[in-house]
Amino acid sequence: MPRKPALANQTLDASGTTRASAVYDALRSDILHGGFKPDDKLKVDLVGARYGVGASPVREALNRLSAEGLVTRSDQRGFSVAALRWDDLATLTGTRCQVEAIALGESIAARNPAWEDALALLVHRLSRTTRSLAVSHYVPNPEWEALHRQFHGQLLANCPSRWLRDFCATLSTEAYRYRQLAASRNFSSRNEHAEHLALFHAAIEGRTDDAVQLLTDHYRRTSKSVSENAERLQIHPQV
Amino acid sequence: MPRKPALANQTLDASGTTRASAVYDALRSDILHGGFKPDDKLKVDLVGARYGVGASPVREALNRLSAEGLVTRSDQRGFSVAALRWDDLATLTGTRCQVEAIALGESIAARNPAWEDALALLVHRLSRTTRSLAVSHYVPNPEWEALHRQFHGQLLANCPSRWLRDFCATLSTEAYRYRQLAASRNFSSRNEHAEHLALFHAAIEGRTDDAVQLLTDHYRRTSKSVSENAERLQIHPQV
DNA sequence: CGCTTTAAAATAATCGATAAAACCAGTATT
DNA sequence: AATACTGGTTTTATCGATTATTTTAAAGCG
Repeated sequence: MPRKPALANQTLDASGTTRASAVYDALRSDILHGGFKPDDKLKVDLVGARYGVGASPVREALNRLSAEGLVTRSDQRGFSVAALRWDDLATLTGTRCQVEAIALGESIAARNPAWEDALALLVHRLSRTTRSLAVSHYVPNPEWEALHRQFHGQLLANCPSRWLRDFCATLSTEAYRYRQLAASRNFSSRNEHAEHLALFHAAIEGRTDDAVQLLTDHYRRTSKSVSENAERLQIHPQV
Repeated sequence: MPRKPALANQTLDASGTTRASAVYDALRSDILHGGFKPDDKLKVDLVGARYGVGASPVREALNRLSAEGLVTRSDQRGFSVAALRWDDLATLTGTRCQVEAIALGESIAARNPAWEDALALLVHRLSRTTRSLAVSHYVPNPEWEALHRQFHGQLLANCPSRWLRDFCATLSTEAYRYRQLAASRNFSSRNEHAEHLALFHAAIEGRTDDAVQLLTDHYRRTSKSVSENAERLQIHPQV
């Protein structure tokens, strides 16, 4: 079907994959990075027009995303971006701490040189990458975001349970949405890199309890900062 | 579009919902109950013929199921029923015990009369329902299966984290597939109802540690029995 | 023979058109 | 004033046909 798409607004990287998958990726990224906001209606033909494809691939992508929780589907009433409720953030963070504590423990228990090397590499790169593209105010640096995500993913990568790993990834995505929504000033009031570094050392030295403590502190601190920020910005998406 | 379906083999309950959702339900149930076996290819038009619908609803259902893990999707190569590997069962059971321990703890911590009543009702019904429809050999009783699932679901229903609840449900579905595959003789060598009863009492009396212990024992025992059974039946689906 | 290359068939993905719900405003009814 | 109806419009869900891609089979060739 690739009759060389009439690519609309966004350019789809449809090479090597199907249109449905390309739309899935694009849509996911747009939801995560603000191209679509929580509660936005996702009308099939508008989305299709945006990416230059027909209804079928869009519907397939939306169906995947809805099973994943990023999109809400209501029979006969279409799709919309999943809502975010601030009073859920505390619960989400709690769950994340509990579950990642298990996953991190098992990951550390199974540690090996390859894993430690990968972790070290990521910490190093993270130290060389600036969090914000501007100095005076916060402009998210996509490269830092990617490394940060990889670092936390790698921490758990050795956990033998793929279910646990996948679940942590899901929770992480969810948490990312909250951060995006409230991210702005008051960044860098913290020395985040020091936290990552300490966590890294505890992990590769097999100090499981320390690592878990550092990780959960890290998450709780971020969560607190995000919700304070949300308050200051007067974002109250619980409609 | 409802031009009064030409309902093929199975009758779809398409009333009040869309065809895609009806196919989703039917397919899910067929996968869970053996109508489709692990690794079976799911050709879109065959599935469509089976349920008497076109390709679009089938694809949408398959896309949902693939995001959920019950179905495998490979771009340009279609769909198939997700494989089951016996060497994963131990990991799955372990994860389930760890995660449900948390969920059960929180559920018990938030206990209230309505929850206890619902639990009591289910235990009662379970006691009145026979596990097998035949006495001499094992013939699964759908009613018992449904009550059993509801009982375990209700145990966790008070857990405030919907993520945790959903994750437990996913793991439970996965575990069910293994049980189905290996279920057969040597049933009732255990007094399962006694286990449920003890768990119930510990739960409503707020004895969290006891309840968690009983629950994890319950799961581990079942897992052990299932894998022994699989060995005896010489099922080795890791291909 | 074993390894490409080519042709034909099967399967997957997508589009465009159409039927059926849901939505919406304006009007009528209690 | 609130509720219920009504006709037109938008949006959703679905089909049938079309276009790609993968797979299979056959043929060519060293």
